[in-house]
This record gives sequence, structure tokens and C-alpha cells, in this order.
Amino acid sequence: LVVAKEAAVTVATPVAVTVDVAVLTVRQGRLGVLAERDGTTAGGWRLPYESVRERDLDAVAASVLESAGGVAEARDALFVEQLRTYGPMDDGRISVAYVALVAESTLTPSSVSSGRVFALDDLHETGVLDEADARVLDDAVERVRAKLEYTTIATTLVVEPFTIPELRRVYETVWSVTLHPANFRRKVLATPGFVVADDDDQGATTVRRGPDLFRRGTAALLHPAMLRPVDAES
Amino acid sequence: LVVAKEAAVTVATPVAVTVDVAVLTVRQGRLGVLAERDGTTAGGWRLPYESVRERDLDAVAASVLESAGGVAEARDALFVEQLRTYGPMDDGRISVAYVALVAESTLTPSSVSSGRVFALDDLHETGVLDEADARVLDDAVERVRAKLEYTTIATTLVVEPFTIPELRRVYETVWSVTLHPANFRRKVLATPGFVVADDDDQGATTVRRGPDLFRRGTAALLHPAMLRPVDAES
DNA sequence: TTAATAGTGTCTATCAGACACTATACT
DNA sequence: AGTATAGTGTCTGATAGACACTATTAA
Repeated sequence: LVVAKEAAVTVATPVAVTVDVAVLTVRQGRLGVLAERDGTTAGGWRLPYESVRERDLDAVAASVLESAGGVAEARDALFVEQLRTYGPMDDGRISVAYVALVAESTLTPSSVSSGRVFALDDLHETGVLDEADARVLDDAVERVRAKLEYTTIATTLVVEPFTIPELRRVYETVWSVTLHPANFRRKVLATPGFVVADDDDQGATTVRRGPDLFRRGTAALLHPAMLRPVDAES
Repeated sequence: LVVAKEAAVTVATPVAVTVDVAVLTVRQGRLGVLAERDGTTAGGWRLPYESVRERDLDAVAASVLESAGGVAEARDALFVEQLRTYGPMDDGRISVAYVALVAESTLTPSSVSSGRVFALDDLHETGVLDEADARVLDDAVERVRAKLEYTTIATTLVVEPFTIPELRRVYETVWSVTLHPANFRRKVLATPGFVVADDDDQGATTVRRGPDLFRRGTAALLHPAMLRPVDAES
């Protein structure tokens, strides 16, 4: 008993707390989620996770992202944010959930963990995730939908240089709406620091053609906000 | 060693995870925070907390609120929300933080835990809270400031029936700004479900005098939002 | 050439913010 | 009376959303 109590303080903590990450991306006009094989359930999938030991929660989340999605923290733009903490679960575990946004081309699901990107709607219907992970996923999507309104995180889902319509398709996909192209462009360009023109546009040698190219601006928050249409779905 | 490992799963979890609650209120035109004596530090104070055992995190938060602040969950309006999770701390503990909003008159700091309500600014300067708690408090205030914009949580900080100016003072206190009385009233009344007229206004016997009285409406979200002035302080 | 999309211009309803004014309460 | 606050009316500038039109690209 004494041994057990000692263990409670020094050994036990890591086992009981996990960081679970919902890695979201946009591909082919649909929202995608990174999942990996669940060893405990035959045929099941789960959100990538890692146990918390002595490292800070944010560091653990970054580690999960790198080992499961092949995304290094330094690499390109990346949005990672703590979502909320759930539990205790049925197994007594506390689950600290994170959301991450990654451009599809940056995301390389790790083969060692049998990672795979699911389309969100497919995944919801077939019930390949357990209830807890599905809950996390719902919250993650809702958080991202809300944050598109007043932050620049949408730009982490496109590859530089990008066009305004590409950025618009991110909003349309995440919000499940269609937006007015003219008004969208106007709003984006009217918001300081959201995007900047890509002048790096190979010189006079090649004739530029196609839509205007942009890069991410320096702003993190949007003033004014990009409010979603009132009739937007859930 | 076997005993220790067993303990890690069944016994250990509760010890390592705490729920810490930042209970905020408005009194005398200032933001107040509930703190209690910190037994481990002479002269120190800390946010009320409780260890997580088998109960759900939200239930633990409600328990903290009740035992430290004398606020029963059922009683009156109340805003409680998970803030975020910090850690591991220096002592290896994971801290799941919550914010709560309570009207001053509803808050009765528990004498058993030597509870006391501090004015936020006093508390910040004197450094009576440790760094971790101060961080939680900052995040809590910022969360509440943001949520005043698009939710009805401000009404949990006034006592029914209340006047529009009373509600306005909540906004002014939390945001540290002065608002235009006429425009504020117009916006509140133009937002469906924010407040409803208090017709319950003792009959014809007593002559009603003073400003109009209202009660909380049924809406949780504000459409349109009550945006804070652009020049609002951090 | 036709269809689809990118981009510009402009109009209108709505809202935030400011100001002027009246009414009521407290001293 | 005089001051402070509650409440109404109204104006102006900014913004969201809609529509019309031109330019460019791909079949």
C-alpha cells in the first residue's frame, strides 16, 4: 500500500493523461481528419495521441503532430491549439484534446502508425471512431469554424502562393456554405494583414496569367471579422 | 514494482490532476476574484481547487464552486466553463482550469476555507497569487471579456430584476471602458432574447419609479453581437 | 465560341457611434 | 432649483450583401 501511494505521485501521472489531437485539413473540397489504427479495437480508428509524461502539454501535442502527421512545428504555417479536456473517461484517463490545421500537401500520415486521412462526413456516418473521439472531433470542427471568423487560421490550409478563390474555398468547405466571390475578395483585401500580394511573381520573362497570387499576411486577428452567413449550417 | 504499476491505473490519477476555478464577480464597479488561504505558503492565497478523482471534470468544478463560494449549481443564473489545461506544473500536477461568473450577492465565500473576494487589480500588483494562478486568472478574464461580446453571460453578474444601466456597468467594468448609454440600451433591446421586460412590477398599488426593470432572456448567444470598442484596453 | 471563373464597380439595407433633447429622481 | 441619470429621436459613416458588367482562361 505504501508502495502504491508512492507510485501515485511519481510514476502514475503520465499513464493517466493523454494528449489527443484532431488534425484537420482540406482536400478535394472536403474537410479531412487524420486518424490512425486503433490497436485495441479490431477495424477501429482513433485520433493520434500520446501519453503525457514530464513534457509540457503543448510540447506533447507538437510531438503527436510530428510523429503521426509528419508535420514539424517549424515547417510552414501551422495552427495548433488546445481544445478542452475531457474525462475521466471509462478507463479513468484524462484526455487533453488539441486541434491542428495543416495544408494537405504538408500532411504525410505516418506509415508506422498506419495513419490515414478520412473525409469528415464519411467518418461520421460509419462510426469508425469511438464516441469520445467523435466528440472531440465535433468540438474541434466547431472551434475551427468559429475561429475562421476572427483569425487568419484559414491561411494555414492553403499553400503559398495562393489565390483569393483558393482561400475562399477553405471558408466554403469548413463552413459548408457558398460565399459571394466578389464580396469575399473585397473583404479579404480590405482586412489589413490578412494576405499580401505575391510580387515574387516570376519577372517579366514569363507572362503572368491566371488569378492574382497572395501570401499570408502578418496579422493573426481579423479586423473587421469575416462573419459567416446567418444561414450557415450547424 | 508490480504494485506500483497497478496503482498507476487505479489509484494514481486523482492525485495528479486538479480542477482550479477562477470565480469572477463584479462589486463596487470592479472585477473581483474569489481566493482562499494557501496552506502551503505563509500569507499566500490561491484559486479554489479540488483534486479529480472519479468524478467528471465539470462535476468537480461545480463542487469547487459550491464548497468555496457557496454557490449551488441550481441556484440562480450561473456561468461555468472550462478554460484550458495547464501543466505539468513544477510539482508534476496537471491543472484543469475553469472560469465561473457569479453575481456578488450570490457569492458567499466559505469561512471554512478562509475564502475572500479580492479586487482584481489589487491582487495583480501585490502578487499574492503564485505565477500559475495568475496566469489562469489572466486567461479567465480574457475569456470573459471576449464572451461578453457574443453571449449573454453578462446577465449572470446582475441580480434580477435589473436595469439596463446596471447591465451596462457590468460591461464597462469587465471591459474597463465607458459605453454610450443611449446606444447600449438600443443594442440590448434590439437583440432578441437578451433581456425581457419585467412586467412583474408590483401592480398598481405602488407607483413604479426609477429606471425600467428587466429579466434575463432565453438567448445564450447574441445576434447581433455587442462588440467592444476598438480602443478597449487589453 | 462558349462556359466558367476572376475581378471591378455600384447600389441598398443595416448597424455602430455621435449628438440633441426630454423626463425623472435625488439633493 | 439644479444636477445626474434614464430614455427617445435622429443623423452620419461604415459595412454586408446583392447585382451588373468586364476580363481572362480552358474546353
